[in-house]
Amino acid sequence: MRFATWNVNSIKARLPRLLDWLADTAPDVVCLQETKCADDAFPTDEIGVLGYRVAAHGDGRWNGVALLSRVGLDDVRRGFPGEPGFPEPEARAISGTAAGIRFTSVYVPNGRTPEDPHYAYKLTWLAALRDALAAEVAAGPVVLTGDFNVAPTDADVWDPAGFVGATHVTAPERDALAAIRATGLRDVEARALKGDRAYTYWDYRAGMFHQNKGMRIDLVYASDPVADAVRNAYVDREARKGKGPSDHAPIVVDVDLPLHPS
DNA sequence: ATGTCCCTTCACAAGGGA
Repeated sequence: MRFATWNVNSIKARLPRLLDWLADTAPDVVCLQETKCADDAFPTDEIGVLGYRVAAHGDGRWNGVALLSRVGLDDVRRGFPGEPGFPEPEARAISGTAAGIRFTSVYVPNGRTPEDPHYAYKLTWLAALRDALAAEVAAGPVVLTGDFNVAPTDADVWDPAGFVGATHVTAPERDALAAIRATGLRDVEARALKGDRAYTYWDYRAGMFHQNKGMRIDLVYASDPVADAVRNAYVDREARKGKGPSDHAPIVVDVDLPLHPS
């Protein structure tokens, strides 16, 4: 089976590209982030034509996550137990079971700057996510994926020296990711299709993509039954090219696991 | 370290967020 994650930076703005990409890539399950779309405005029908069931969790203006699956989609849960808010809970996590795997699509708070209250929120949110995931990992195969807004190592940013003092690279953020992995999840590192750095995000500004000045902040965390079955994982940088891309590229993962659609 | 994009509104320009 093939699954993918993609921060689309507005599902409305990205819909034509998303539909083309779904047809070309044919993933069985897709975790989306930054849909920026209220649930009643979500393009469920357009995506459904391609054979996908859709579960969306949106605020409208900001955030927003969704799951697409053409191999069943059960036990959908929006948010997670104990999820903190800013101050109210936001649309940053959605879970569902497909092909026997518990998928969670996350859009982790950005943090803005280490001094900003949003940064403390980010750390609290990641700690609560860890607690929620610990129970999931014990229960069965898990994939936790999305935009984590954290670069796990200095090798995951184009200019580590330039990021000193910025969010996405601080020790507490990286520790929070390590704590999530310690529940029994492994970082499935996607390979780059070009060059040796598998970045997943490049700022729109200043020609960053063309200079490959990016960051690896979209991650795939999988528990052993899934991680052991990974045959291929790549960052689809082709989707970052051309007119009207998201600032993030999708990650595509192929696993040798049976599809048992429900 | 800001050359873009996307969203929204006391809306057709400007501000917020990333």
